[in-house]
Amino acid sequence: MASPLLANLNPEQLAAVTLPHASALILAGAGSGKTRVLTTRIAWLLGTGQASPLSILAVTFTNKAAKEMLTRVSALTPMHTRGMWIGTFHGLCNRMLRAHHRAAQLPPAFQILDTQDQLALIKRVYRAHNIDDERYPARQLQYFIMNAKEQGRRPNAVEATDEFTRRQIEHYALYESTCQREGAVDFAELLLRSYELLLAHEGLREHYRRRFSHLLVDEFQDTNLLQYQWLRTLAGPDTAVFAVGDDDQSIYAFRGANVANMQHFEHDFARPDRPVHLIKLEQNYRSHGTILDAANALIRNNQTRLGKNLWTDAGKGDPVRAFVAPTDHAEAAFVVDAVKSIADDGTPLDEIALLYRSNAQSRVLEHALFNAALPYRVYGGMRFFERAEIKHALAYLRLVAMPEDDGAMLRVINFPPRGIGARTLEQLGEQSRGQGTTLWQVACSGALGGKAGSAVSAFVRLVEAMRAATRGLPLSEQVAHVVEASGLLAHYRQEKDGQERIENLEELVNAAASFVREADLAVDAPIRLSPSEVPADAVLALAGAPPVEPPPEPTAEEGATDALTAFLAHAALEAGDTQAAEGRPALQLMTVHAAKGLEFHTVFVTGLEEGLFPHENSLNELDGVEEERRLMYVAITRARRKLYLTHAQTRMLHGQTRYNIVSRFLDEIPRELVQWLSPRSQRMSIDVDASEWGAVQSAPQATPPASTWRIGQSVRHAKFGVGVIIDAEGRGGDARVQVNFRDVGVKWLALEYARLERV
DNA sequence: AAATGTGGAATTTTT
DNA sequence: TTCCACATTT
Repeated sequence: MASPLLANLNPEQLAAVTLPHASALILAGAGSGKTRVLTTRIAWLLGTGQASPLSILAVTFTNKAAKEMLTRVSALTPMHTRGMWIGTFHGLCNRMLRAHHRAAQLPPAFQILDTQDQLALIKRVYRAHNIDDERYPARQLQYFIMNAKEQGRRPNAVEATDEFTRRQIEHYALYESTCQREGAVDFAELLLRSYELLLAHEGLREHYRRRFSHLLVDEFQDTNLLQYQWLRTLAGPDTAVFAVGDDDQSIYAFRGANVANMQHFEHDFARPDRPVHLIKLEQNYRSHGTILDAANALIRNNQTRLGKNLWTDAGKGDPVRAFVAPTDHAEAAFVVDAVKSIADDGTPLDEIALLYRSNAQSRVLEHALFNAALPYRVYGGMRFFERAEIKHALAYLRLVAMPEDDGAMLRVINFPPRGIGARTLEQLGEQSRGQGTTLWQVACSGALGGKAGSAVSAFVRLVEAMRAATRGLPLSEQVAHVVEASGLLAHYRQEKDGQERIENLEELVNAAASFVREADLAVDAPIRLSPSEVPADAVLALAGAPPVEPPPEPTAEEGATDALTAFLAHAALEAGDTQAAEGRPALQLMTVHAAKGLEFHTVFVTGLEEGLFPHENSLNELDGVEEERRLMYVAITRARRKLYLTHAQTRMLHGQTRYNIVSRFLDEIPRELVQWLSPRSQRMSIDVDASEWGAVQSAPQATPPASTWRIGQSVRHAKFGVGVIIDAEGRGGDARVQVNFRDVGVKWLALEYARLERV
C-alpha cells in the first residue's frame, strides 16, 4: 500500500506507527523522529478508520509540545481535530474536572493555584493557625504537599515517622480544607482529583475507558507516579497505550519524574494475549556522526539504562571542539569570538545556543555579548502571567468569577491602595475564622463598622459593579473593563516605572482576545449517567464531602461565565513566554534543562567543571551523577553540526573565586573525537600575571618556568588522584601547596615530596 | 504606605 | 556577589 503518510519512514518508525491494537513502549533516542512517529501514528489510526478523533487522547508535559502535536496532526489528516483530547496532563485533568466538577466536589469556577499562589495560601494558613514559619518553613511544606500528592496520598495516607512529619501532615490537612472551602486547586491537585474521580466513579471511568481506545504519551520518562497511575486507571482492558520516551534523557527526577515507570510499563500494560510491544528508534536525523559518537561514549558510563545506541548516515562532520580558559571571563571571550566567526560564515544567530548548567552562569556570558554588541535572548525568569501587575488584574477577574477566592481578595483588596490596612485585614480574618466563612462573606455582611468598614464595603461594591458591568461582554472587553475600573491602570500611570506594567496590562487584553480566537472553547458534551451508575457512596478522600450527584447539563448561566473561567485556567496552566520574541535573530542562552527538545546548528556547552557540571549537590544524591550525565547527554545531542565544550579554571561563584578541575564528562568523550582549541600552555597553567595569582616555585629561580606551580593548576597525585591547586605558601624546599582533589577533598602537600604531575 | 535595612541562601523546573 | 523575603523605620 503506497501511502504518502507512511513514506520516508524508516523500518522501525514504520513498525511503531502501524503497530496493531496493543500497548507499546517506544524507546526513542534524541533526534530519532519521535514526534513524527507519535503524530503519524495518530493520523494513521484516523486514516485507517481504527480510531475516531473522539477516541484519541494524547498527553504531553508542556503546552508547547501539545500545541506542536495538534498542529502536526492537523496537517497530517483531513479529519477534524476538534474534540480530540490533546494536551498536557494538567490541561486534560482540568478539562475532565470542569466537565464533572460536581462529582469532583468542586465549584464550577474553581481556581487553579500556580506555585506562587500555593505558597501564598500556605502562608495564609500559617497565619490563621499561628504556625511558626521558622520551625516549619512554608516552602518545605509546599514541597511536602506536592510530594505527597504526587504519591497519590491525602493527609490521612501519609505515614508519620516522626513528630515533625506529624505536624506537617496536620498542616497539609489545614491547607487542604482551606483549598476546598475556597474552591482552589493546585497543580498536583488537578492530577490527584482527576485520578480519584476516575477511581471513585465507576460510571465515569467506564465511560472514558470506552471512549479513549488509544492513549498516547509523549516524554514518558518524565511521568511521575501519579501520572502513571492516572494512565493505568484510564487504560481499560481494550485500551492501547502508546508511550514514547527516552530513559537517557530523563533529567527531571528532582521534580518527581520516575524512570522506573518505563521499566514497569511492559508488565503493567500487558493484557491477556496482548503483550506490550517494544520498539527502539536509534537512527538519528539530527546530528553528524562525531557528535553522536561523543554522546554515545558519554552515556555508556551510566549503569542503569535500558540500552540504546544512536547512529546516523549523515557522515562524521566536524570534530568536537574543546577549550580551557583561565577564567570565566576568558571563557566568555572565547565564546564571543567563536560565535562571531561562525555567524560570519553564515549561520544565523538563532541557530547558535549557549548552554549552561545553572542560570547564574549567564551573567558573565551576557556581559561579554553585550560588549560585543551581539544580540541574544536569555530563556528563563519571570513569565508573562507571573508578573505582579498581571497577577493583580487576574485577581480582580477571579473575584468577578468567584468571590469566595480569599487569595484573590487579599491580593487586591488594598491594591491600588484604598485605605484598608493590616489592622482591618486582621479583623476580617478573625471574623472569617470565627464563622468559618470566606473573607468576601464577612466583607459583605457589613460587620465591620467605622471608616474601615466603609472602605471594605466600597471594595465590595467595586467588585460587584465590575461583575455587573462585564456581564455579557466579550472576554477581552471584560478584561479591559476590569483593568481600568480596578484603578490598576491609573495607579501605574502615576508610578515612574509604570510604563512597562501598563503595556503588560494592555497585552493581557490582547491575550484574552487571542485566547477566545484560538482556544477550543467547546464544552465537552456532558456525560449522561443514570444515577445508578454513580455509586451513591462514592466519596473522595475528603473530609465532609457532600453526597455525589451525576454531572448536570451546563446551564445557560454557567455557559456565560465559561470564557472568563477558561481564560483564568489558561493563565494558570500556561504561564506564557519569558519575554516577547524579538524581531531580529538572536543568540539563544539557556540552561541545559531548558534546551531539552530543541536543536541548533551550533551548541556551546559552557562551565564544564567538576562541582558545576556535574553539580556538587548531585554528588550526594542517589543516582545524582547519572542524572547529571544524562543532562550532559541532552546538551550534546542538541547540536546538529558544531559542538563546543568549554571549561574555566577559575570562576566567580557566590562572590568568591573558585578553582575547578575540568568536568569528568569532558574526559569521558574519546580523545580522538576532540580537537583542542586552547593553546597547550594554557591548559598547563593559568596564563596570567604571576604576582596576581601568587606563583610559588618549588625550585631555585634558575629553573625553567615548567617547574613553576600556580594557583589554578590542575595536577595529579599518585595516591589522591586529580585536583587543582587552590593555595600555596613557602619557597624552595619549604614550598607547600593546597590542592582540592576531586575525590578526597582539600589537602596541603609539600612540593618536595608530593611528586605532583601537571594535568 | 513607602523607603530603607538586614539576613540568608544561592542547581535544574513545567504545570 | 546578588537577589530575595521580611522587618524596621520614616
